[in-house]
Amino acid sequence: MAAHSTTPAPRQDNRRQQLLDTAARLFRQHGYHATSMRDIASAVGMLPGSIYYHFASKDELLVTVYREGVSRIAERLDAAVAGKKEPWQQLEAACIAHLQTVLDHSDYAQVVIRVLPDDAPAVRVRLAALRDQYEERFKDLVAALDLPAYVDRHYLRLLLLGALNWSQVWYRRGGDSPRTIAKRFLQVLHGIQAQQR
Amino acid sequence: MAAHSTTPAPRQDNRRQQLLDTAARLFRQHGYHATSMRDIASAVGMLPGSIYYHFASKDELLVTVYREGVSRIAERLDAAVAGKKEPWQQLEAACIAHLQTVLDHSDYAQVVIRVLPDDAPAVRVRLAALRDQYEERFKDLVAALDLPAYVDRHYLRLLLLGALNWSQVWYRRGGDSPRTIAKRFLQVLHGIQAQQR
DNA sequence: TGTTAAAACAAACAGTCGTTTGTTTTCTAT
DNA sequence: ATAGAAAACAAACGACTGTTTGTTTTAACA
Repeated sequence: MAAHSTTPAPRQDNRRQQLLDTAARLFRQHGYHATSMRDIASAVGMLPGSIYYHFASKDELLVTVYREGVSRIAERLDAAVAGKKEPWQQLEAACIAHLQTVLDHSDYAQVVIRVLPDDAPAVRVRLAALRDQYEERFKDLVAALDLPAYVDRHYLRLLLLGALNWSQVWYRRGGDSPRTIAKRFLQVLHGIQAQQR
Repeated sequence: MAAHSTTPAPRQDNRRQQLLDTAARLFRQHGYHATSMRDIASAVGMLPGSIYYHFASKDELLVTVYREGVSRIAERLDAAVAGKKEPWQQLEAACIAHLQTVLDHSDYAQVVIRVLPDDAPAVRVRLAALRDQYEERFKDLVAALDLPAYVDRHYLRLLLLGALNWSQVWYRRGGDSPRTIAKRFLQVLHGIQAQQR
């Protein structure tokens, strides 16, 4: 028996947050399909049915994780970019922030990259919209670059963002840091371009 | 054939091929987890249990599809590269072949990109080995390039291959062709040489 | 033709899935 | 102290999962 607890206990929805954190971690570790509601429940120490008090469905849980993921990575990116003036430096800061968040810092953000909208057909459109909302930022960053006429900005963005996102497939902790990886990528890009200036 | 041989019936197993084709199509359309043995069975018109005469397990079915996928994409790439002499042109031919195969031509090859080794933990190592076996080719292609010293060949490869593979996420039929996409990517990278032609 | 192996069927196994329902506990506010 | 909401439990629902088993059909060879 515990002593009589005098803590007022704010009765805030704190297990909801715990639930989200755990779902984000499991979704990024094993993917959406390979993570069951029972996995999540037992990881937070509650029964599977209890999750449905906090979230209407597994899909809704994913959407919430996704939204939080986009919010977090966007926040980090905006902060990083705000510190730079020169367009290439802004892009580099963005790439570093993106990779750090997506490879290391945030389970939420990792889910946004790892779990594709098609994995949850019923909420596909909402997930895709959240993704797009984030990727918009790269359009602006690329638009600000001073580039030779023959460089297609559309494909420069797809090239860079594709390489960054795919790095989740081969990245292993202990090798080059996300910052280093981002810098190398931009060196390859900017280096080849810059040699003719 | 088997004229006067006493060996038992050849009985070529043609439904095995049909089974593989169907599995490849469904795996690339919906992913590995979202495709059930019953889906595959009903698509070829047999009962779920009958698949197990041809394949020991769902995982083994995936491995076979994967192996075939690597074989097909490697074949196309080698043929494409063989027709070119200049290193950058070889790389371009390789990227075009890669994208065409992975976006359009082969369900098998698409599975190799779409289904990650982690999706089937029991055969993860074998799937990863098959992938690596293919990606080796890009190491050679990048090694042959004449590049400024500050360009890291390792990251050039990862940049390019990542962008190519990720294109599966955003590619839609009706837009730019795989050939065009590959060319635009390389133009971004190698703008100067591309300009000279 | 009869024999034999290949290849399919038919039916179930044991388990997991997301989810729902009814009840009980836990805490806050009165 | 007690009412009432919040948040959990306990147990099951029906559907679906990969797979196994025993039996039957199909087709090539003697």
